[in-house]
Amino acid sequence: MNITKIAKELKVHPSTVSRALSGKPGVSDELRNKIIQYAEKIGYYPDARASSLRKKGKTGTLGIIIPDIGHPFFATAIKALEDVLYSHNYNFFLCVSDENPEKEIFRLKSLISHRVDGIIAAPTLDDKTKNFYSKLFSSKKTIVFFDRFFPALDIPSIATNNEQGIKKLINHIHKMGHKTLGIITLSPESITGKIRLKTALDYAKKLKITVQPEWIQGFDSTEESGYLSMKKILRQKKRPSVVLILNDLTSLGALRAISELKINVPEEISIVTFDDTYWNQIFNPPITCVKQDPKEMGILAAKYLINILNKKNIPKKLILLDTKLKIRQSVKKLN
Amino acid sequence: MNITKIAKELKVHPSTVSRALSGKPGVSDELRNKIIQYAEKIGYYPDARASSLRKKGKTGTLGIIIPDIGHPFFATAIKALEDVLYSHNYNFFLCVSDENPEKEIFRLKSLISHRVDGIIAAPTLDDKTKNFYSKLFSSKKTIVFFDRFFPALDIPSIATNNEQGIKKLINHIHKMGHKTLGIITLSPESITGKIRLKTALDYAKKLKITVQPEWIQGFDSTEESGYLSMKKILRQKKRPSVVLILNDLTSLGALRAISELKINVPEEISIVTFDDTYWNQIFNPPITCVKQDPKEMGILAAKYLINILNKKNIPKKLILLDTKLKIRQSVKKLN
DNA sequence: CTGAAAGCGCTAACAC
DNA sequence: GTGTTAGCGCTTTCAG
Repeated sequence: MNITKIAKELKVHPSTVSRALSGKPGVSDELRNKIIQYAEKIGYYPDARASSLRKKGKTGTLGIIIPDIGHPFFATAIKALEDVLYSHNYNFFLCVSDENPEKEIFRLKSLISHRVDGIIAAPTLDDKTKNFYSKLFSSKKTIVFFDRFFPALDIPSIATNNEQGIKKLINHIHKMGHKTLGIITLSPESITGKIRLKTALDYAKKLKITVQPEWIQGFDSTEESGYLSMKKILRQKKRPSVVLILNDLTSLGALRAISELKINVPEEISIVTFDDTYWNQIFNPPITCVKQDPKEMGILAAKYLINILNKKNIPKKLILLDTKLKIRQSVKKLN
Repeated sequence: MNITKIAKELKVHPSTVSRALSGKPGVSDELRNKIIQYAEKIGYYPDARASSLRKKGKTGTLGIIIPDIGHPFFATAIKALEDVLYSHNYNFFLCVSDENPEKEIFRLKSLISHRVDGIIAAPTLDDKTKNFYSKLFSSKKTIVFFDRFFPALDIPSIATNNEQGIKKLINHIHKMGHKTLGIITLSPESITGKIRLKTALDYAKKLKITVQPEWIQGFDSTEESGYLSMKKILRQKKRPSVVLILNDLTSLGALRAISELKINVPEEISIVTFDDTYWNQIFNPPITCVKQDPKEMGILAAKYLINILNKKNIPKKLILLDTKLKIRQSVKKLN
């Protein structure tokens, strides 16, 4: 079904049907209603492709790129994004990169093909993706990064202040008297993980907290890595007094290891985590952590993009979100 | 940028550019390479709207509708869906309904406008949405339901065998000697919740397990409802010996209430849940439950849709997935 | 207020 | 192997 057939059926001209259905002036109320009712009856909805093609305007679609929707952090961010985008009447393609640069670039190309009005991405940080985003940005594509970004590119970005979060945690364990620290890291490719690890090491050193090399464990950002890494740390003869876990999924695995080995927290070992997800509050004892705000991040990213598309003036290119320290009962007081 | 401008630039005809870029025969290798390289250089990707419009073919896009991406069940299903869709080179619009029929229908209309090749939906079960899906299906739109479906409509569907899951749980607590049962329900609008509740009540009656009305609590499907409902049940003078919680988010809330009140599971009260998410294994004690398989559901739904689109013959319209009983340590042996 | 005509970017059929 | 032409479904002039 299309506008021409409807026009024939109703013995009017296609342009009249177009005007009637798109709410443009220049049609009598009577005729307009007749057309609208007919379209409704036969379940006709105008072809958005043809319409946007002809109007040379926006498609009303966006692309969102994330590494993993199974990750609670991104699921929460998407939920918030969707909410804002719906209220502004945007549809979006969801693209999952799996942190795979080829897949991400492939998806980006197809988003461009579909002529999305803009792209919101938690990019895979790699030279190939960097070059591709850089090219897109130079050719005037509207892009907003969230969670991660390329410091070398001058593209609008919203991320968590990771350094600040780590420092809050280290300060806390320092105050509680801890002098030895273990760390469960993320994937070696994760920039977020690198920043968190580097900050932790530097700041621990500054506060004279010892981090022995064998206390640093972790091979990627999964539950499994958290589980195995925590076991490795717990099995050592000389353990650190507290373990810092760098994100939520790895902490889930680490907590599973602790449950399984029936280790008493915080008596036998203290735990702090980056991220505050579901399970931190129902673990026994509740886990002390710093909380990121994926919801706020999603809302800001969506609004940021919409503002750019509406040519509102944008104050700054990089927004860093504060973290919140949640003191619960997983850190023992040692002094 | 478009095909005509490229043609002018390279002093060839637009149709030649089209052929070269779309891999169609009828262009010399030399010219083809020149065109491809030029397109690559200027970052040109053909307009998918115009292309699909002209070809009168498929758009290569799908629509996916879910009630809530923040729900681990749906996040996992989407992850699996995406995986299959990517391997078949589909892009998809993600639509969140919030269980709101108006929002869902609004989104469906816009999916139709964008001429998606098919729709995979966990629909909001309401008369309005039912009528709308029914109309879409009659007008030959390709639809696959997952997680929920309209029994009255003959649309392909994949769901969990909820009755079977509940019976497995009730059988288990019956074997363990329990004679009194509390239930934390879902939103009264949720068909899934209704089926689970009804099955539980019927089957408990059959096995002579008492369910007193004040032991049935819950006002919606959220964490908050689980939290408050569990508190209500625990506060009663005469408590049931075991509480059945009907999904994962409500169980998270219920477990939080138990942690907060420092109730000992299973000594003071036994717990079983429908759904096995993240936290069930790290709670102390680990929670006995039946596990749905959202991953399998997502994979099947995607393959089902793709088969229909490719006109493969489809064996049956309704697929019910088995649940798995996970016996852990949250149910006390009473006999 | 309604109709006619042109064209968005692309591709398929047909020419040469 | 390349060019020409027509038209996908829509909207936007411009005419009447």
